[in-house]
Amino acid sequence: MAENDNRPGNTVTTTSLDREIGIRLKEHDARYTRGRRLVVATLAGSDGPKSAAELQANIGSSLPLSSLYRSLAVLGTVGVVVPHFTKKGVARYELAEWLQGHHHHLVCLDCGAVEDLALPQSYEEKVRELVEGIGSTVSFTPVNHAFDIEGICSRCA
Amino acid sequence: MAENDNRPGNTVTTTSLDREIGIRLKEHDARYTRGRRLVVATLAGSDGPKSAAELQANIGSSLPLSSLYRSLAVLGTVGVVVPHFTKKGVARYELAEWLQGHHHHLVCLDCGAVEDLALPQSYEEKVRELVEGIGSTVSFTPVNHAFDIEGICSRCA
DNA sequence: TTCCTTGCAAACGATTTGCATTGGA
DNA sequence: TCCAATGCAAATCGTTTGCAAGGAA
Repeated sequence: MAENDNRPGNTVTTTSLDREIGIRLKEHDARYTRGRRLVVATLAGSDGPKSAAELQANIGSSLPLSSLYRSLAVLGTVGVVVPHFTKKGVARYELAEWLQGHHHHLVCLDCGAVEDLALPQSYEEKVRELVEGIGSTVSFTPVNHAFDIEGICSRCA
Repeated sequence: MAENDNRPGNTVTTTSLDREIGIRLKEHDARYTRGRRLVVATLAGSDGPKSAAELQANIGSSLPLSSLYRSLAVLGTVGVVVPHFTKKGVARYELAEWLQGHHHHLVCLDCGAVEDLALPQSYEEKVRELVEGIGSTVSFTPVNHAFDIEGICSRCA
């Protein structure tokens, strides 16, 4: 859980990750508390965005849901965590790109699970070109792109 | 599945749209009732996915929320309407691709509004290539791709 | 007449919040 | 010390559902 990963393209090790997050929180007069550390550690060890319920399942009842949500809220406004809304009524959270690296998602239409997907550099480049090209044709300022692929995961196939 | 779609840009006229939808509903032993017509007509006149509340605002209180949700549910299982979940706690609905044509979305990070975006043929081709290329590298069966661009809309800029 | 639909109100589930208590810098 | 953070319980909010009445084939 509190493990890190060294996938190419991924950025920060857990230790330096904690340091960075601590700094970020301090900048916002917020503390890096036990609950928040638990949330961050769990997210860092995940292979995709996790819902509040899933996080609590991993963490255990030592962290009440209300606290969990509050941790996610703070980490969100501080820019450490980003929410995703892939299925009705359930938000899923993951570490922001500056901590996790840029990636996309495989969203299972059946069970709703979401898995991270890192594109090869060459693909990523094409995606970026597309977004820029599009942005220049409309009165809209692109910030992110969410190139999610929906389908059926191996478990549900 | 009642196929159809005459490609570039938008597809079916409102009248033939109603006909197609009527058929589709009949195939599922469902009726094309007043409420369902109101929902379809409103969606057909929209420039992007709309939430239940937004739909009711356009339709008026002559259609209670519970009925509206039930209409959306039926139209959904029948394949006429597709839900999107872009913002916490609010689902947005739009007509399925076989009725509306394939397109993408501009999602405003500020106000949550979603606008349809049709890509030029050439772009669309590239996106399709990307998805196929990716699908062949993972144990996952792609069905759709959601190439949404998040940013700031002109009103919120 | 037979079912599908609708309305209303109550029920639900995910998320949020008030308030008193705890804890960290 | 002092204010942010936490826990619990109650409150919200979008959405769903039970049930009796309405409507189309």
